[in-house]
Amino acid sequence: MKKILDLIGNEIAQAFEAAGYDAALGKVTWSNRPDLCEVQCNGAMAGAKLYKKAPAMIANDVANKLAECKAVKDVEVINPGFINMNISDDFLIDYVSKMSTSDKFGLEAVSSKKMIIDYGGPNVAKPLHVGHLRSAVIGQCVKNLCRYMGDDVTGDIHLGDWGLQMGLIMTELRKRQPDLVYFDSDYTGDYPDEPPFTLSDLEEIYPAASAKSKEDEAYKEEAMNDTFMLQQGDRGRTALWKHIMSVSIPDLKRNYDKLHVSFELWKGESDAKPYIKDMVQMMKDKGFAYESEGALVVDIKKDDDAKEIPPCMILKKDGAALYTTTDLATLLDRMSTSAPDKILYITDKRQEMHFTQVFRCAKKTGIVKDDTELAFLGFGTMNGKDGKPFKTREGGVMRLESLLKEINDEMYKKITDNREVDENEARKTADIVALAAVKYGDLSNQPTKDYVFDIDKFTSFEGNTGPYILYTIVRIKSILAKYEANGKKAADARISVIDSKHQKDLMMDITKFAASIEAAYEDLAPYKICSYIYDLANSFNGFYHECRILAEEDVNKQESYISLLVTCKKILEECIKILGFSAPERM
RNA sequence: GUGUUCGUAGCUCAGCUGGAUAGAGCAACGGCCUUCUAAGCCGUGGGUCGGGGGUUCGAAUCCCUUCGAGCACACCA
Repeated sequence: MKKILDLIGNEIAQAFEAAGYDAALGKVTWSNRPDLCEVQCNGAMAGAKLYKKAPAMIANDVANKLAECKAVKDVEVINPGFINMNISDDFLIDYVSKMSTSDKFGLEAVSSKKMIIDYGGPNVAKPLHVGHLRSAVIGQCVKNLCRYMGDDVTGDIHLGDWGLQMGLIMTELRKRQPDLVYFDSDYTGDYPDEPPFTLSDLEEIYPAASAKSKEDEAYKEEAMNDTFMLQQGDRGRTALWKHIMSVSIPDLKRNYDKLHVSFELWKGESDAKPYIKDMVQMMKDKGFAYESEGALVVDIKKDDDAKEIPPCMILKKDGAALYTTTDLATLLDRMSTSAPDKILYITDKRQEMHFTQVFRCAKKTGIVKDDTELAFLGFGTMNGKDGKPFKTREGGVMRLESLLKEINDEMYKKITDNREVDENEARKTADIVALAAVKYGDLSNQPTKDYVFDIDKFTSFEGNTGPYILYTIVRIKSILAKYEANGKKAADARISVIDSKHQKDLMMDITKFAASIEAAYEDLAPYKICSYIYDLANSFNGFYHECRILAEEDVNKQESYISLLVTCKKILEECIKILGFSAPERM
């Protein structure tokens, strides 16, 4: 289905043409002065120079041709040359009614890219912290959105399972349990099935090791050596590594499940391992890679760079692989196994330089074909109310689990406050609303910007928040349920009349669905979906307060209202589904 | 230092392919529940769009300049 502004625009364009002007001037936008009109066309002013004519004259010529136009009414020319119009009721009724029965509300989902989205990046053996929240939430939403638009998308968690942190854990473990067979290079038997540590051991070991390595140079060297040996395929360390993975991954899955975030691929940096050797050789053979200060690098400068881009480092002087190395090898893996049209990375924006290097190097060395798009969506930091990166009250890194629990409890309190609610249902509802609060709180901000994670704000339920959206949906559900309780079917209701400004406003907002989703898709900007449904929810609530829906005696009017509620509810639900959360039955 | 992102109401943010009176939410103040969930709705106050120049009939939006903040700049990931 064509978008409503395009349909109206076509008519206006024809009028421009009929009046002897360029049809391209007939672009129509939603009015920025809703007190004056519903839609406007500024083409006459743009055409003034072209035709050396007063804009108002052009506007009047066009307006005269619009008398017969079925889409608009109340055409008015205002100085210096605005053409102000209202949408005619029948046209709008017809449009909304078609929308409500169309797949995806008339959205033309025509994209069909084969995509991989990389939006995880947690390190194994480390609990998820708030820093992982953004990539998970934004990534899941972008994935949903791309799929909605027709893309064939695979999400990859891309675990950090191969770097220095693995060596650190092993070093620390050896200090604590020097007798473990994994560290005995003469050992040739099978290794135990049971890991020599539990999840909580791991969660304590890593930070301890990390802290020591920062103070103790020798300790760090040891960890680097363990890392190197693991990467060289040392038997004992590989066995240990498998234990770390088997303990860590189920915990990660559990945490992501709670967030309703999922991945199709659970690959990690280690999966790139088999590609590294040949890749490095290829880079050397083809003359891309050369030695610089002992390390192996590839130049990726371009002439038009505004600043110096450091060369891309492939191997450290000790021969060990780096973040960059595994990312490049991962690209090789992805290209050979699925040959996608686009690979999108969603990470902290501080990594932008790194990805610039990886992308350039991948293109230059032919790892990635020219027509494969490599994209980076960097997000800002989640700050506390003080404007500094989000921390616990004690100043430590906030675990994702703790954060969610805090919000959950707060939400439970609100739900049970001044209300009699069944304990079980209150818990369930708190879960749903809390998740919506967190996700919406994040997604309603532009991803590239830092934002303030304000628990009080998110749990206050007012304004542009997830709970407000959910509340609106719940209200609609409640009305529809009551309507159906009288034996009528809401789905059968048809719209046939418009009898108030609020109703028309709601209808106009409904028609904006496709344009909003498309805009969000093009810019990879979930916040555009948020602001759309916030507007829609506002329109609904305005309408709700003005019209007695269930008490309406005129059947045509009531059916029109009900039909709008059904569509409005479906759109809201569809949008929050893309955002990655859902609505409860009651709140 | 170089690059980059940004500076809009007391606070958190929209608006930026130039258009009419710069918008929301929170906070403040004032109304609205015998009527479909008041976690709601309606209204009031609050701004030299960091400063200064320029382009234009018209600039928060484009260009230059200046001040201020965040972030990144090869052997961590």
